[in-house]
Amino acid sequence: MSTSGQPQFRYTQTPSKVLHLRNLPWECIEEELIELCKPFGKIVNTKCNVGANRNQAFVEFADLNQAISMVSYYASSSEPAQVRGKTVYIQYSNRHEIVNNKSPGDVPGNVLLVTIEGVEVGDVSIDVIHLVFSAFGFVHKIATFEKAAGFQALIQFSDAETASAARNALNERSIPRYLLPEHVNSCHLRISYSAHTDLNIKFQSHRSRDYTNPYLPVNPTAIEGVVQPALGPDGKRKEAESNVLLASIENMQYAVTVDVLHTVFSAFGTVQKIAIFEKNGQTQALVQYPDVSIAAVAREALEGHCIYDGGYCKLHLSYSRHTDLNVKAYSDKSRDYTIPDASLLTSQVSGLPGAPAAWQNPRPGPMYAGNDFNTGGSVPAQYPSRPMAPWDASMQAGRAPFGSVPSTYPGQTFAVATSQIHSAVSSMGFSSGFPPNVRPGGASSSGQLQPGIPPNVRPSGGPPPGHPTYYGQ
DNA sequence: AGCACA
Repeated sequence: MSTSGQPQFRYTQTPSKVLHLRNLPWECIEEELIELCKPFGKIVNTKCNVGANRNQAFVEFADLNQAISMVSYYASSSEPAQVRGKTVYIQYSNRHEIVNNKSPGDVPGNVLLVTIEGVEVGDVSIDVIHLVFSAFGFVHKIATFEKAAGFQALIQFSDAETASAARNALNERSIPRYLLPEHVNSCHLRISYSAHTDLNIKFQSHRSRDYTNPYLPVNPTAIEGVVQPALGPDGKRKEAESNVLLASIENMQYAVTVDVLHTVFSAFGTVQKIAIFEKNGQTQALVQYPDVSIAAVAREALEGHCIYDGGYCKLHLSYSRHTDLNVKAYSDKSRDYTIPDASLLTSQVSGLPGAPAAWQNPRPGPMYAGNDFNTGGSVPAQYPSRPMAPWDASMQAGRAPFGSVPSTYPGQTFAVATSQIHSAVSSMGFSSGFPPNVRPGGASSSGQLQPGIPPNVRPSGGPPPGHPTYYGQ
């Protein structure tokens, strides 16, 4: 407690590994800091563009003596330290380390990752999202999807500045109630930056939108009249047929690999793609055929059957909403057999002509094959929850939303959020070499085989010892 | 030209 408070500036400073640099050009980048400082020692951290004018920086040396040598050098040098011709003033920082709490999601970019908490999918339409975020600038693209963290949207702006404005205004706020269905009473927005810079939207749909291209086709599956999932008499969703089957694997005592599934499902026709993932602790797989009829046959034949003897790895099949999977060509959890030599490919390849994928990884390069939209994501579901002021819609007043586009599109997208596939996978604890033992065939009791179906599906030899062939369901 | 709020 001093009577006059802290002095504004300290003229005698205790040395620190961290140096405070002032009067930098605001354009100064980390590389320039490093160029300036590295003759004096090893730089372990930097922080530039600090302060209201973004003209200050911090540099942390590995060793205190290195910092001292730099300060001493310029204290007696006739040539001042300079960056871009500007004299830079160097002093010891009053802290002893640079704290960089920037998580990847805090690194600004032009694409926001928005997690909408407390809502069901469908409660917040893409048009509402568009409306809300258009208050800050032209929204180029939106892609929505479901993940463990909840309902999420990627929102692409022109630049990081616009995205930041939107984030700063909307993060931790709520979408105004009047834009939401009545039963929704909370709608928290958690916003971070995505690492993506350009989303690849393939269709206009209720899940994805490209406002830069109003001529983008509406998801063709919508034309077939598949609109909202209809409810059957039992109240369960009545599924539309699809060329892609969703297989849930029950009682998974043995590993179910891509190869195993391929063998099993190939009995009915060409398998184009497979993706294995986990959902709610259960292993599931998507299996893509070229057309619905094959999928229908496979579904009928395999439903309720077990891959292995003894009731292990029982299959439950339904039709997926997807029509074309967007999967890694070759990984332990997915395979794209439509790619000539998938084993040589590491990067994901977009759909064949006429085999549309709704949207896919915009990021080329080998880093992530079939990358997902999780990158900037990892949206901290563990953020402490705190009360959130509703977002004030009046902030939009006087500002016309940018880029209106037809606000509704019929039908639904079958966009494959590859993230659901690629990030949801977790390793299975089993590595059984047991071959699959599924006996495709419609009538389980009779063991009657369907025409053209091999009598038994054994990719790698006979049944495991002690495991008699099991046809049960 | 004077200490970081992401």
